[in-house]
Amino acid sequence: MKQQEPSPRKAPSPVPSGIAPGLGLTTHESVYRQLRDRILCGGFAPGEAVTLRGIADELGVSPMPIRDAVRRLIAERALEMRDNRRVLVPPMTRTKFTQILFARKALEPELAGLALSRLTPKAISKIEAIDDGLGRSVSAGDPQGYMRGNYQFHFTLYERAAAEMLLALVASVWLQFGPFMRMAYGRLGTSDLTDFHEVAISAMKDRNETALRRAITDDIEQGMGYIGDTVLGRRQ
Amino acid sequence: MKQQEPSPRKAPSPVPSGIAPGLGLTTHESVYRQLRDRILCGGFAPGEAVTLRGIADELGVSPMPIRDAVRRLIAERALEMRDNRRVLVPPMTRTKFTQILFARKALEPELAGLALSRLTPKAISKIEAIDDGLGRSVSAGDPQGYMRGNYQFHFTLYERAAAEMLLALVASVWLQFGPFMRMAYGRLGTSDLTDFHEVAISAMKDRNETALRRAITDDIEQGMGYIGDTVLGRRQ
DNA sequence: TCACCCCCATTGTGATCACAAATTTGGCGC
DNA sequence: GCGCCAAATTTGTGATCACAATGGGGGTGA
Repeated sequence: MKQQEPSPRKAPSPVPSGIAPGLGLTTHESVYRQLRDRILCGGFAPGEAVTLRGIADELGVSPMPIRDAVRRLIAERALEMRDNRRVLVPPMTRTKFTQILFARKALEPELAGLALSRLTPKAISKIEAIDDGLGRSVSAGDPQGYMRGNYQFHFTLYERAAAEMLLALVASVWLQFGPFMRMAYGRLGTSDLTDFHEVAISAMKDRNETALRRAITDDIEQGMGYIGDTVLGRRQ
Repeated sequence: MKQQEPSPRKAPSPVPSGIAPGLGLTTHESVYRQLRDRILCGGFAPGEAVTLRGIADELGVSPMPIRDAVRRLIAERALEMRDNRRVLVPPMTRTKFTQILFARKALEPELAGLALSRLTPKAISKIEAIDDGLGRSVSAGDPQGYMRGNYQFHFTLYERAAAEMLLALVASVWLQFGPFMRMAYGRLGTSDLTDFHEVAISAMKDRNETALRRAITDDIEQGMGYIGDTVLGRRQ
């Protein structure tokens, strides 16, 4: 999956498909997806430094495609470059948290609403299956699996909206709170609150747009509540 | 130290408004700002091809910093890379237009509302001065000046919100409809509709948040109406 | 006249090197 | 020991080159 030799060159399949690194994908695209996935699943700690040569050695490629991927993630605000040109995973602040919460509530219910009329029963089943797997990840104590499942739950729905531009905005927002979800993971199992994912699935089956938007909003507020309490302290 | 030369470089060519290249800035940062400014002011036509070496020759630098700047603009959706790896200024579509309108109405009034309590009288005067210059640009038949002024009017206000993350989302949205504003420019002078910029300035002076949000919303709807009619046709 | 195909210029990708700024480290003087 | 300065390392930036894929242009054949 990693070519570190200058000689072996091949990219026979021009068709990009799948996350499989180096199968019709450019190197920087493959690197980008790996880093992005890692950020979304809590694989980086907030404040952690990211260096081009460090990632390059780790993934076994030259620094150049890393440079492309990191620059893209910086533009998406998934990473941050300080004035000293050091790259790091951005820390959370209270005001940034407030903005993320607002943006999510402003955009995600709309995406869900747009998606509803395009949701096939098959797609709903897929989302339901993802949610089942999500529950298993919680039981198994698998934070990364939980985060990936939660992401898939929301974005499998949102992608049906056929609103690529709004989807990109929301993806950027998720990248910005990804590293903090992990820190809130511990509270998930103990909660006896409503599972708004199931409420949302019911609303999908009922084709009830109002209820779906409500469930997504509630899920956002509950989830961000976990993160806000855990990361920023319940008061302060 | 800019570039030591393996070949003679010529004078920095057409930079319409003063973004001086190289004032403690990296080359790619300078290139990024020039390209960004050009996109926001209608300096590129939708569908126009953008090549690394083409821009590099035009700006008199090597392709490398161009590559960085273009990749950043692609991530911000100001430019688009097709599957064939060709880079171009994205064309508008009806569904993209709808998403842009929604995102603007969802985010910009909030930024204006957040900014209001931080607006000093001096800042209001500055915004008023920008609006005056905007009127002069219309009278003088200066599309670029109008677009730059319009951008400054909105973002001078929004920047006061101290909500950097929301500001970045909105900036990305503006970059996506920038190339189309120019095509709608011709209709501006002839209109006898309400000038919502002036309504907004009055609301700022009155410290009336509701009125300000309303004025921004109205301005968005009116302005995007121009663009939508012009670019997409009044029907279809 | 038109369709097809081959050749070549163009384009983005990735590797490697040189360089300057920032950081870290080591050691010297007090 | 402690603080401070200089050497060494690390890091992003920019240039240059090689390469493969794409696209355009021109020529050939029916």
